[in-house]
Amino acid sequence: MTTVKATKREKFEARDTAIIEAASRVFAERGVDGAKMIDIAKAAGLAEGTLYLYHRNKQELLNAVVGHFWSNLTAGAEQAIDHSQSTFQQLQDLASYHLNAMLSQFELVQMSYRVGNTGSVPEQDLAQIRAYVRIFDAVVTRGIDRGEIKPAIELWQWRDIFYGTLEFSARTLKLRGKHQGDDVVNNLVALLRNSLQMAAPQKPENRDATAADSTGRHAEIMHALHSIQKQLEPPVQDG
Amino acid sequence: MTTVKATKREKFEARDTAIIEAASRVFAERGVDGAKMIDIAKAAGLAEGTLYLYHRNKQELLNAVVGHFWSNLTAGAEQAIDHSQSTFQQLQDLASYHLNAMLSQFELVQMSYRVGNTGSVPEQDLAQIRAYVRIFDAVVTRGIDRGEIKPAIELWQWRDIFYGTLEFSARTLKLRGKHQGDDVVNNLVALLRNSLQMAAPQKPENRDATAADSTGRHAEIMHALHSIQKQLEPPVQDG
DNA sequence: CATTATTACTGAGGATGCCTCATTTGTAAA
DNA sequence: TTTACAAATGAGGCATCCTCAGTAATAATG
Repeated sequence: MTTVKATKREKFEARDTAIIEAASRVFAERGVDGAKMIDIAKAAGLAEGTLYLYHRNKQELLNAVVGHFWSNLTAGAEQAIDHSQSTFQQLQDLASYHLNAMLSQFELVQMSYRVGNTGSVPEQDLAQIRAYVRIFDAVVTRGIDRGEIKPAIELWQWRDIFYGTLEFSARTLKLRGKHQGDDVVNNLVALLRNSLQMAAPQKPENRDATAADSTGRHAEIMHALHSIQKQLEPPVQDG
Repeated sequence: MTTVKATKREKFEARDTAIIEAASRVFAERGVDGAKMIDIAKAAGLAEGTLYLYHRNKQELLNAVVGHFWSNLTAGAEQAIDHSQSTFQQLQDLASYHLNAMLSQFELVQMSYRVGNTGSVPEQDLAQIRAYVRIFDAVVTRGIDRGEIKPAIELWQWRDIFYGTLEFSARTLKLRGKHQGDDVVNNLVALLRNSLQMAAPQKPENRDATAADSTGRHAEIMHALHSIQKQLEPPVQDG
């Protein structure tokens, strides 16, 4: 009986995935408004009414499509970065991955701007996007712990610079018919390096030296402060 | 007769403006999908059918609303910056103006993502947005001419960093219920300054000095190059 | 295997909202 | 006043979302 129920649940989720993937295709092809529910149903090999057993209405189906997209993106991003690399190399890889994803799945990205249109609470719709940007947070936080990065300004501001720049750049590249943006990635990382890279001490063991130097002292204090602040981090934001 | 025609045209345009402003309010209040054409008509004091004498359909009405918004924004931005100030002060003022506008008219900004949905040619719909971002271009270009800014990487990349960061920051601030973002503006301008500010020569008259210094020489060459490139500038991009 | 209970699916039809167009109203010229 | 023309109206056509009574498929039970 339990196995039967498990199989049923599996079947249900498999169908749901099929629906979401069909919907993704139709939405991307015809646009959200141009996509008819009956088209999506046909694409998934179902009757129109069946869709409504899986998603209350068109908006919620769209939300599911977008959530699925960001969820996949998160999985890819986690694979794209190698923790053993330097922090800035990780940022470079993440930026490159993100920009390429934005470019190759531009239609899906645009749909993201239509989740939670109704002013209602789209909390769980944003959850996937939050999980995604948290990867950036993790890289930077690790970089601070390692002493490779100055904890200068607040994390969310770096996040907005990072993803804001990449998304606008993706739009520009798309508009100009380019499918590659290495320049953008390199420039962005150089920019971050200019303002974020820890100046002198790459390793923490020389903190017992004659650290009377004011800027070094300041960095140390900020670093220690950060370690404390980490424990009461505020919630994350969307992309 | 000509005066009569002029009056008619005026009346027509006044009505059109009234329609667009009514539509702006209703769209902002209920969302694009939630706004019914009959609501907009009532808000403008007209019958539903009359709307269609001014705008072919709902999508084009939305396009007009968004165009009107960016057009107003452009007028405000031009007043917000003072050409006699330093380039970075102008950028600071522009950033501050832009962020505040994004925050106070967030709903309108979100609607911008829905112009030209149908894959057709939204050329004249994007014209207003292009006119707006051109203000940034003008500030930076003037800064290069004045020798205050290094023409390091391409202009459009700075533009995407600038507006991308501000828009994502606006979203974060909105999400957290903050209505003010001086920190964001200051940090962004500091970031730009780090990478854009011309190092040594603030004034051009010492270019006849012993300018054998390699970085200074390079900046000079790039500067001259830019003056030439300006004449065959590529088209601009949206926001 | 036959019967019943439960769950999954279907598609015709209701409801809603965009848009058209025959008609009415307003305005300027003759 | 009459005529010509432009502007505005709103009932109704039409497309699409969504519901729900009915049907099929599957599992539980005798």
